Amino acid sequence: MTVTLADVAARARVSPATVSRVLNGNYPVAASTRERVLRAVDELDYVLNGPASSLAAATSDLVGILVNDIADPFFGIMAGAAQSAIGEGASGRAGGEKLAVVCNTGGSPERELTYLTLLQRQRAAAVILTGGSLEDEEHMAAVASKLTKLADAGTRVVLCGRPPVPGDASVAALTFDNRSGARRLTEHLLSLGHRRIGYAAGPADRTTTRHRLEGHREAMAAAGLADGQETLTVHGAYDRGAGYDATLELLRREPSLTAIVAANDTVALGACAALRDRGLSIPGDVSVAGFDDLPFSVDAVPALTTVRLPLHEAGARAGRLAMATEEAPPGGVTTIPAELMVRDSTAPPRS
Amino acid sequence: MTVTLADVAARARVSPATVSRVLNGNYPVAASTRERVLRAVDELDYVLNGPASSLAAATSDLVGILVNDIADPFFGIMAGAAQSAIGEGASGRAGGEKLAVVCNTGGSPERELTYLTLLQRQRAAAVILTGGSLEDEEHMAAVASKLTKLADAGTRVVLCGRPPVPGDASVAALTFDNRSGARRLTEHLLSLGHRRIGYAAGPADRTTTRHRLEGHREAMAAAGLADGQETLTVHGAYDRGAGYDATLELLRREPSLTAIVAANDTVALGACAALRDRGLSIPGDVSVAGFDDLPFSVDAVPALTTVRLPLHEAGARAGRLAMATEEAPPGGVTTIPAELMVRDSTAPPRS
DNA sequence: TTCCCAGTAGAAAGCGCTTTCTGTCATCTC
DNA sequence: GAGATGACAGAAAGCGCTTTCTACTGGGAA
Repeated sequence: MTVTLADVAARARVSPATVSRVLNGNYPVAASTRERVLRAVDELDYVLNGPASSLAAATSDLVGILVNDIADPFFGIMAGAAQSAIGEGASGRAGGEKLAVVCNTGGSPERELTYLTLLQRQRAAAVILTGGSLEDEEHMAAVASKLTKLADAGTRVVLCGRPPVPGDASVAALTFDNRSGARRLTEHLLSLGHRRIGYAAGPADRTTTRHRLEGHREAMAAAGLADGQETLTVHGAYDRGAGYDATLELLRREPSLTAIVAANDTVALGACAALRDRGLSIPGDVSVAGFDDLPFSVDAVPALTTVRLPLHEAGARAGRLAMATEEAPPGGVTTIPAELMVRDSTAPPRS
Repeated sequence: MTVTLADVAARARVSPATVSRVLNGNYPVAASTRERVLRAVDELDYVLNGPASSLAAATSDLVGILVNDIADPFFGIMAGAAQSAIGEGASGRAGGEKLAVVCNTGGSPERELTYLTLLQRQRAAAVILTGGSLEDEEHMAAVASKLTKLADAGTRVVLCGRPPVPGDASVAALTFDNRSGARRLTEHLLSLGHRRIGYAAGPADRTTTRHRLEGHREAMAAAGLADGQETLTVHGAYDRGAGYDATLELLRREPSLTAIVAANDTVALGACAALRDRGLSIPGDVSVAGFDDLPFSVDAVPALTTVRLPLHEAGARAGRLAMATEEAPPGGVTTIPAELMVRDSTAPPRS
């Protein structure tokens, strides 16, 4: 029924070993023999049996990329860049044909662990975890232990936009400078003269949420505005609906708000919608700022002031680290800077 | 070094066969024995060797989801929904723990084929191809033949938002009614009184592009406006930059344009940006319409008139078809209707 | 009591590949 | 021209699992 290596060998009048060597290209095979084998492969329409090959060689060509929400371009951009980097890296080296796949955890810790186990089962060549992590003691420990096991088993582990695993240097980490990006964003607002600034935060138990919020509060505190921050912060999901609701709530709590900082651009879009529905102009009545600088942010009306994260670059780099095309820096942790993008959605408050 | 089934068997004082049976749960094992085995698995921290298991069982739990552009929410939403459906379907049935992964082709035909081969190598349980296909005779034939082989080898193949493979009923297909959606969108514009309508189309060689364009032209022709359509159509990529450029070009060709229909919402956003930069108001001077109704479309200013495609539902359904949780209709092809969403970016032309 | 069968567990034969260890020539070297 | 040296090719031993076939229980039916 299905064609096997042996069939190809028989047809090419060589041993299975030779066919394997031609296919893997890591052993000298005479040109004429090689050609004969290749012809047989073609004629029989042979396709290598991946599991068998992985079993015998004790390695696989799977690379897993875990994302929290595949429908969110934030992750899509990183994942796409990583996948490209991995696809390109493959062409060079022999046997480098990797199958880079992205796994969507949907933000669920169980699914994150499930995927990690499944990848461990498959003896994945590498695993890339993108985006913030859930800040749950137990879950973090479980993930850390899983990652250590993966690394021990020879799987390269790369974190992209995720805080490093404390004390595990075998895991390369690229982390975004969320805190200082957020701080500079809020400083920008403060320098414009805003004092009553609402914060539409992400889910309370995520590292990204916390880091951005901390950056914001640092800036506020430095301006002597540490008080009442709890009141001016509303948590929600990383989506537009959450931004809409949070804005309404913030407005209820503090009607004299002059600016709203959102957890990310998508949330900011929801905030803008809510403000408009309330009849408030942006930035005339209320300034709005986002985070990430996703492609649509520049097209928002008014164009969104935000913090740019080099998602594409980070993803590509993570891909190269996963392929071992690029060396991780000593210590394994690289901090990726964030850049403030001032656009039209922020302006001095109406005096 | 690594723990194997045999180690677990030894520790639990049973045969490897029994351990396998406990793990796969498809054979009666006494409760006490099962528990003993499970304990041993836990104590030894055993992880099944996927390749070995796939080899022996001649099946794998990999499900591949191919997308053209993972950074585009159009694909992200479908892929996410499919992945969820597959993850959920898994919990019920025994041995249903599937590894749903998404593969990003980046629109490249070679990579599409490469991924298909890689999935074939892995003896994937199912493959879902999403989005339009490249309209290249040779490539389509290559893909069709590959899909037939996959299906023959027992891999379930599902097309989602992609035209069916002619003459292959083993491949289930969910196709979007792009043509009639596009037709109704243009009819809407015509009914508002527009006559000079520009079309910012997608890449010329994609099925989606062609179907939408055909729907548009049908409507134009029905209104007696078949002439000059070539001039009023500009092709480009499915991104905002293309929409921007296409709009500028359309304006150059036909300065008295009163409406622009874009290949999708992202392109429409670019079109809006170009119009604004030109000092034209939307919909006052020029109406703009998109396609897909991605989440951000409702937040565009003005809110985008577009055609809604039930991406989430389609993805979920594709996932269920891939899991064989849902039966494909006889013939294998399901057409998914598109719904016109009239919002604020279209209005009667200035008289 | 004897026989049979349901309920469990084990033995062992692969699944299709990779790779180490052995050759076997043909080509040099002196 | 003999021995040494490469350059290739083959034999065969697994890789770690699944699954068929066989074997052993004990309890009910006869």
